[in-house]
Formats: sequence, structure tokens, C-alpha cells
Amino acid sequence: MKSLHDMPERPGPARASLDRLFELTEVLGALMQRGMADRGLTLARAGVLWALFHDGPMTQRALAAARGVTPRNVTGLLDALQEEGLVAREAHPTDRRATLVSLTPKGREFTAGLRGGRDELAALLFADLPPERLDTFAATLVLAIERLKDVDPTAHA
Amino acid sequence: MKSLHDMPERPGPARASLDRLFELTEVLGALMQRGMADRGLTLARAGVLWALFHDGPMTQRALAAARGVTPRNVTGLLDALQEEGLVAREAHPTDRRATLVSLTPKGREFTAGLRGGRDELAALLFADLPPERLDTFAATLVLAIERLKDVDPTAHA
DNA sequence: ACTACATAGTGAAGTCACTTCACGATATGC
DNA sequence: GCATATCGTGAAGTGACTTCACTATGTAGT
Repeated sequence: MKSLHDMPERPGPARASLDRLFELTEVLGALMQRGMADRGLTLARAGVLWALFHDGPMTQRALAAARGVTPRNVTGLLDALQEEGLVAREAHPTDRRATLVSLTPKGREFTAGLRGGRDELAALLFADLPPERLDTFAATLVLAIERLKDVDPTAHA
Repeated sequence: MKSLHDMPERPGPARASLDRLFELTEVLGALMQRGMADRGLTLARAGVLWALFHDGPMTQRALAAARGVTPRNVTGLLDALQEEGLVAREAHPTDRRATLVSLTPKGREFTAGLRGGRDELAALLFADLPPERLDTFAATLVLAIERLKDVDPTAHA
């Protein structure tokens, strides 16, 4: 006998879909990681930049909440990004304990490039599919995401 | 002005779908990580166990190829799994350089639990959806996965 | 105003996944 | 036999995390 999978056992559509989700998570995660490495940084650091691009300047605490990591970790990520000249730490106008983090012009340029890459990828993946099919696809994804969040209430917004 | 996103700009279905894929990657990745942590191990180690469960005993080199990591890394992951009594290293019958890695009974028990959890999750996510809709969903996922692999030829099988 | 407590950021120390490089032990081709 | 490729691992290093302790500051409560 070779393995437990010599018996096909016909997975059923629910399991087949979930297995595809696992596969996609793996492939897309790897692609993102490689894409960021090509641009000279890591996924975690790029995530911080993206949060700042998306929501504007904020404190490190807010950044930690937005990215779902500890404040201490944000400190380290920002140290690296600041070294690269992509973000700037300024004094918070009203709270002298806090630091206000914002994108530098170079950081804005970088995130604009990210956004462009995302739009390119979206076109490459889905441009030829009928909008109606895509809408159903996205709706099913939303359903799955919602239910996944219910399974693990620790997930962030 | 608050942020760049005050202008809704109607993303379009392709970008909306891709953004959902990103979101799903994040949520599902977090869920898997937490699930493994609850069971006392990490994602990377569980991936090794799953590969052994799926494909049977193999050398560390084959394991490295299967998981898409360096052989050196496999050594470390196996050290930990062996410590936990989940895998066993045996001498390869014909090649005295190689080590044959297999699941212990405890390891088989563990992976059986993983498989059960996966099937439960599949039911929880998708059991109430019509099979036809799930088939279309999975087909669209396959399409996306294929195209993603084309973008980054470094991706593994 | 003074004490009490919560909060913002960071140093220290540690874990885990991962890498590259070097090395000893085998296998293999000619 | 001898060159050469391959298998696993030690050594050393990076990056993303964590927890814990500590300082500096804001926010009450009386």
C-alpha cells in the first residue's frame, strides 16, 4: 500500500472548496512575500505602510491595534521603516507620551506603487470574468470570511 | 480631509474580489495558526506532519521539497516534532546518507484530528450552500490559483 | 495639590521560522 | 579508484513575533 489516499473517497464540494482556500492562502501568501522582498521589504513592514496609507497618520498604539500585533513589535517595525526613510515619527500634538507616525513622501510613493501593483494583479486575475460571476464569487468569499471570524473571535476588524 | 479613501471610486468587481482574497488569506492564516497553537504546535511543524500524513514516509530532502523550504530548516522542525514524539527518524534501507521520516502512532492520531477539524470547518463554512454554487466557487478559486502561480513561477506544486 | 492608576513607547531577553555556508559521510559515474 | 554530487547537520545570522519590567506622561478622586 502506498498511502491513505489511494482511496479517492470523493471529498464533496464543501471540503473541496475549503481545500482550495487553503491552497490559495498558501500561494497568495507566498506571492505577497516575494513581491515585497523584490521591493526591498518584508510583509510585516509593508503591512504597516499600507495601514498608514489607508487610514492616515496614527499613534503606534493605534497601529498595533490595526495590525493586530503588540505595541512592542510596532516599535521594531517602525525602526526599520524609519531607517529606510519611509515613515516619520513626530510628537503627538496633545499627548506627549504618544508618537504620531506618518508616511514620508518616499513612503507615499512606495504605497502608491503597491496600490498600482494590486490593481494590475486584479486585472490579471479577473478582468476576463463576467462581473456577475465575480460578484457571486466575492459574496461567497465574504460569507466564508464572516464565518471564519466567528470561529476565532480573536480575529481583528 | 481625512484620508485618500473619502472618494469611494467604486472599486470594480475584479479589485473587490482580490481584496477579499487578501482578507481571506489573513483571516484563514490567523485561524490556522491559532488552531495549531491550541494543539500545542506551530504552523510550520503541523505542515510537516500533514505532508507525512498525506504522502507517507519520506526522506528529509523530499520533505524539504514538499514543503518548499531548505533541507536545513526541515532538520530543525523534525528535531522539535521528534522531541514531542510525533515523528520518528529511521535509517533509510538503501541509502545510508538519508533518513526516513515517518509518523509515530501519536503523530497519526494527531493528523487524524487535524483531518477531522478540517472536515468540521468545511461543513461549518459551506454545508448550507448549494453544491452547484460551491462548484463554481471552487472553479473560480482554481482559476485564480493557477494565474497566481503563473505570476510567481517560484511557487511549489 | 497629591495620591492612584491607566496608558504610550521602549530595553532586555527569549521563541520560532527561516536562510546561507561549511563540513563529514556516503553514493555514483567513469 | 577517484572525482563529484547528494544527505543531513553545526554554526551563525535575520526577521517577526512575544512577555516583562521600566520610565514618562495623562487622568482621575478626594
